Amino acid sequence: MYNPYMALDEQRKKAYASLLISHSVVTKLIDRRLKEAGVVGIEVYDVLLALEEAPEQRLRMSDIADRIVISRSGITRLADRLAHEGLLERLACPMDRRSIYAVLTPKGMSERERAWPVYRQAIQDYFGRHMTSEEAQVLYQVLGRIVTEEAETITPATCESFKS
Amino acid sequence: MYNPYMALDEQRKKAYASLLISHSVVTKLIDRRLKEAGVVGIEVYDVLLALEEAPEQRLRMSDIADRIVISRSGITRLADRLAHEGLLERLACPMDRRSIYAVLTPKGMSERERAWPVYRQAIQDYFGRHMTSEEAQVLYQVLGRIVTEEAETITPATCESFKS
DNA sequence: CAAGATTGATAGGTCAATCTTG
DNA sequence: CAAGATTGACCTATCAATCTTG
Repeated sequence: MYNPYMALDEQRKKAYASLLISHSVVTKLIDRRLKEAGVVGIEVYDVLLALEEAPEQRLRMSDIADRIVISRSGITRLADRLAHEGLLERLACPMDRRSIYAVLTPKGMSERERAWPVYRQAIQDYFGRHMTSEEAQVLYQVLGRIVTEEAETITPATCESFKS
Repeated sequence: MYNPYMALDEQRKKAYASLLISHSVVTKLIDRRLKEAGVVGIEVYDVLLALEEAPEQRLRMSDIADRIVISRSGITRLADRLAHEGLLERLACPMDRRSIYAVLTPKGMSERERAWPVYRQAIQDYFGRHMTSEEAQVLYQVLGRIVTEEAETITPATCESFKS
């Protein structure tokens, strides 16, 4: 039974509090391990993966921003850094000359591949191992539902990107 | 069935991805509404609440840092701002003169109380309404378990603070 | 020396304004 | 004018170094 119009109850309040703090703890621990292993961090990984999965390994700046839930200026500066590190390249879009494509480079792809075993193990150690398969299923259903139903309030594309 | 030593499977990977993105979306939406209503943001709210719930409405700087999962220098600068806004006051600790107490002011308490109705409604609208009571229960159990079992890896006190 | 708090340098993010193109 | 990207001004968090106290 959902409670769309009811007041927030104690159970949902505790669920919300646990979302905030568990996110903080888990991402800090995972980022620490990625750093120790000398591979890219969570945020960069997400960008590289999004590009790798996209057709022709390229996405418009705005589409990346929607995916990782960052501002337009934020993705400009993040792309600056990644381009400077040789992980992606900017490419003019011939269809709409206002848009700029970010294209994954071979180095970008190999860096993502190098990071994945470390990242996968960290997700398992700090997150996955604490839950049953059924619990994982519930988390994905509920939190995924929130994204698909609320993300369009921020930007229409966020919902789309989550599905991939 | 937990999978402590197994490799990360697809289900848990999707659960993790949904944690990252739902946290981003939900906190951005809630913070936007708090800002529009002219009340304190999520981070500040958490500090004020922690102080209000503490004995004599005071906590040492480090204890606040552990609670909200922020660095030591971070809490120093956050406390600077809150003190400047009159929401808390610094007070020397007579027992251990290395420590500094942050004490909640009457204005700090009233600002938290003024923010709560807005915050509560936002949590319900962007988070609570999307789940059943049973799902909320599972979220709290799983994510809370992660915090109590992993937080001590960061700092012993984080686990403690989560229970309140 | 270790713990608690602070500070300087730095990294990374947002908002508002601007430029270019549709 | 609206959309995409960028830039400048600004805000906030972290790390390393420092200071004080146990």
